[in-house]
Amino acid sequence: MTAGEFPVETVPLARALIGCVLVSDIANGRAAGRIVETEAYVPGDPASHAFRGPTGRTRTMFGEPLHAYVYVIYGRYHCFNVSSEPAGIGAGVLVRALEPLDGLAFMRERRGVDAERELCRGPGRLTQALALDRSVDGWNLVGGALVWLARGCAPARVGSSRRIGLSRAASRRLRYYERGNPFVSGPRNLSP
DNA sequence: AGGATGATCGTCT
DNA sequence: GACGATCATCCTC
Repeated sequence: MTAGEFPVETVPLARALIGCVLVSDIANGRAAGRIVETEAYVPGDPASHAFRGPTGRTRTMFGEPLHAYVYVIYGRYHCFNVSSEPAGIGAGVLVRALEPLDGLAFMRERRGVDAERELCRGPGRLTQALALDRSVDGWNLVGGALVWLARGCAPARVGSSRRIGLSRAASRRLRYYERGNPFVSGPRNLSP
């Protein structure tokens, strides 16, 4: 896919990414999954890492759109985001769940579990399954050599809800997911 | 099916 | 020093 096929604005991008395929060719083998759940972290958002301006960790949120922003959470997991908005504006889209498509053997090896549903359901799980870590931060995701976004099949219906795990700005409905897809994460009560 | 808990450390104040 | 855009595990219903 080309950069021009994606919206630059955060919320439209969060919706457009549903159904796209995320491919990782790094580490010891290719793994890929179809994005089924995202969250938007918009400009001026108190829940966004970019809220208080750029820091060493968050500088890629303020860079060009469609680049990877990867950070460590709780000292043990990674979360993968796609930067959004023009350079200078800090925003991004968190990828929360994938439907596994390719390289399931690699995913099982990296995750240490067998159940297909547990491979990429959750932001910390999918980064483990696709071997995405801090070294991926800043990479261009359109036309990238090792990690990139590809065309997928469009979602049937996209639902929205509050974002998960937040203490600030928790009431805003900036989470998007493919309705009825069993690989979507999160409590049922957030999927009306 | 759903709630509580502890692990664990990079990042920022 | 405090705090997480989480996960696995251990409970109770």
